[in-house]
Amino acid sequence: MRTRFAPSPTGRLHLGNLRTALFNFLLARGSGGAFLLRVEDTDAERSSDAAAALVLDDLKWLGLTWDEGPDTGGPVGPYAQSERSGIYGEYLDRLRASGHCYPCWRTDTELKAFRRKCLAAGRPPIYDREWARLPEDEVARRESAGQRPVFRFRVPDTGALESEDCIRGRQSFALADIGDFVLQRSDGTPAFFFGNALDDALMSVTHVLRGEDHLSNTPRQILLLDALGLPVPVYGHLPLLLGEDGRPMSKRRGSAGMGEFRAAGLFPEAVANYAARLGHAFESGDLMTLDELARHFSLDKVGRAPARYDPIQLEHWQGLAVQAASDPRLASWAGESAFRDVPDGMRERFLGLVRPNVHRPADVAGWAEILFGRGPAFSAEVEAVLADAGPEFFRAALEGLESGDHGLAAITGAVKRRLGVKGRALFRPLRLALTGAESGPELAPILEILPDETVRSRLGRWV
RNA sequence: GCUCCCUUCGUCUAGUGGUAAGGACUCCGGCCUCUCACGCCGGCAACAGGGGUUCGAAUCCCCUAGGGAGCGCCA
Repeated sequence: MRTRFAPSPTGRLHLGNLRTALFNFLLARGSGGAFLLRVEDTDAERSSDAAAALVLDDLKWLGLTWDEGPDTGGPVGPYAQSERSGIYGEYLDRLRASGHCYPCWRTDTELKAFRRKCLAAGRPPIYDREWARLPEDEVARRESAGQRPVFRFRVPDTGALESEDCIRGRQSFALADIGDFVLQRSDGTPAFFFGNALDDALMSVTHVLRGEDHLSNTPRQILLLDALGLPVPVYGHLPLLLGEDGRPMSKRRGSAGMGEFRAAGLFPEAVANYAARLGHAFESGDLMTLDELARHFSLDKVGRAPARYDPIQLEHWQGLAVQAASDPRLASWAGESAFRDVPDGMRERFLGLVRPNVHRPADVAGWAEILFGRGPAFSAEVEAVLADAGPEFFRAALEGLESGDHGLAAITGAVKRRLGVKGRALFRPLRLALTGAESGPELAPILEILPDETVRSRLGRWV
C-alpha cells in the first residue's frame, strides 16, 4: 500500500489538510506501506519555496514523516511537480496522438462570458467544444503563429463511469455532465487533474484519501488514466471539515491552522489525536502515539458526515498531552524564560506542582511569576474577599506559620482555633492571599516550595 | 441551474432489521478534602420531517427540508 500527501505550497497547513495528510499517513503506516510527499507547485503565481518549507516543517513537527519526498528523494522522483515538466509533456503528446486531447484557443474572457451565459440560461457550464474539431491546417497555422492554446481532454459524451470509493462505496457519474477539462495551461504547465492523477499513477500510489471536494473530480481522473493505460489508484473521499460556526472553513481567516496551533503551544500529539478523531472513530479515548493511531486506523471506521472544528475538544487532548509529557519535554515546552523566577534546584518540583494546572507554556510562566516572581496580582473582588476575611484571620495564620513546621496544617490549625472557620471560608482566603487566584495547584506543596519569607509577607499584607 | 454528497445528544461519534440507542468533550452533582484545580464516580442530553417495506426499523426504499461540494488556464 502506497499513499501520499500532495500539498500545493500556497500557504500554511490548516486543520483540513493536516487531517488529510494524517489519514493518508495512518493508512500507510498501519498497513506497513509507504507514505510519500509530493509538492504540487505548478502554479507559480501562488506557490513559493518559503511556503513549501513551512509545510514540510509542519508535517515534521506533527511527526508525519515520509518515506519518499522532495527532500529525501526516492525511486519515482522528482517529488516536486515543478521539476517534472518533461514528464507531463511526454504524456500530453501521447494523449494528443491517440486523439484524447485537443488544443483550444478560447480565451479567458470568452470562457467567462460563456459560463455566465450557460448559468443564465439554466444550463450547466459545460465546455461546448468550440475548438474541438478545428481543421488540421488551422491548428497548424495558429501554432506556427505562436498562439499558445490550452489542451483539453475529450470526454465521451454518453455513458456513465462507475467507480468504487473506499469510504463511500460505489459511485456513478454520467459522462454527459462532465465537460472537456484542461490538461495543460497555455503557459505549458499541467493543470491539477492532469499532474495530480498522472503523478499518482507514475508514483505507484495505490490509495488516495482526499477531501470530499474532489469527489466529482474523480471520474475525470479515472478517464484520463484509462486513456493512458495507467493504473488507477483507489480513491476515498473524506468528509469536509467545517468551522466552529458550522460554515465551511474559510481559507484565509479562522484560527484552525498550524501557525496558530504551534504558536499557542499545542503539543503535536494533541493536534494529531484531535484531528484523527474528526471523521474517524477510535475505540479508545486515550491519548495515542502515531503508531498506536495507525494500528487502530481503519477505512471502514471513517465517517461520511462533515465534522465541525471544536476548540474545546482540541483543548481536551492538549490537557492529556500535558499530563503525559515527560518532565524534560514539559520543561522545554514551557521554555527557558518561563523559569526565570524559579530558584535553582526547584524546577522539577515546581513543574510537578503546576502540571495539572497548565495547558499552555504561558500558564507555566504565569505560575512561576505568581509563586516566585512579581507575586500575585489582586483584583478588586479578591481584595474584597481578603478584607472580608479580616486581619484577625491573617494574624492567626502568621502565628500558625511560626509555631509549627511552617506547613499548611500549622496555619489552618491556628486559624481554625482562633476564628472557628473551616472549609471554603478557611482555604479560600489563604489561597487568594498566597496566589491571588481562585484556583490553582495544591496549597500544601505551594507552602513547601515557597520560602518562609515570602509566605510571611503575603499573609502579613492583610493583617 | 445541473450533477453528486451528507443529516444520531450542544460538539466529536458508536450503531449496518430486534439495544434500556453506547462512548468522549462541554455542563451539572458527588467523592478525594476542612478549599479550587487535577483525578475518580454519577447525571442531563440525540435517531431532521413525512410516507412506505417488515412481525419488528436509527438501520432498507421513496419524498420533503436543511447543509455541502463540483461544474475554472485553483488545487
